[in-house]
Amino acid sequence: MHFEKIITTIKERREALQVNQENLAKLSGVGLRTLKQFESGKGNPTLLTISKLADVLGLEIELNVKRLRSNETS
Amino acid sequence: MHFEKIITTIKERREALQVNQENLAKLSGVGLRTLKQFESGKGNPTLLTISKLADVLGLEIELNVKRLRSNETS
DNA sequence: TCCAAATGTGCCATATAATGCACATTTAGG
DNA sequence: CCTAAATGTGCATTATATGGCACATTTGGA
Repeated sequence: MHFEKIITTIKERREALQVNQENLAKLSGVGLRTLKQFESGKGNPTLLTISKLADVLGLEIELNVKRLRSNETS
Repeated sequence: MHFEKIITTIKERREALQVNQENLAKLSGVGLRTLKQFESGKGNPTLLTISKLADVLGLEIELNVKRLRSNETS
């Protein structure tokens, strides 16, 4: 799976807020095991899981039309 | 579940491209049943499912820091 | 109004996400 | 370098997402 960007965003945001996985798990209602799995790049989280994490971290999920970008690796 | 915005975005994008569910399913590799379930607001899709749909529809998934918005229902 | 195309739903099987627990490994400070 | 805190992983169970099929319902044109 290649969700690096999403994973990184969540991980960095969590660290920026100085919350460890254990607390983020509690605050978001997501299982600790699930969060660990997700942040370590394993697994394929559901939208609900991501949504719970995003809520607590003050992030919002967006789906936007991809614009043309002349220079970017695809 | 309250993923209305995401659902609507995908549905509208699909319609804008004049693709029916059956073809989007084939093009994206997502099961037709899964797509139907998703677009009709049932279920809790995985990131992979959304990702496959987004790819074909020319949409990108983003996770951004929520900004303060003085007037919006939370 | 009528019908074909498109979309939604019930049923079911299979795959896998979510989760807890214990333990391994890594990381950050001292 | 050492160690406690944080993070990652193996294992097992339960819940649920995926997906195929048939059929019901809705929708958009002619």
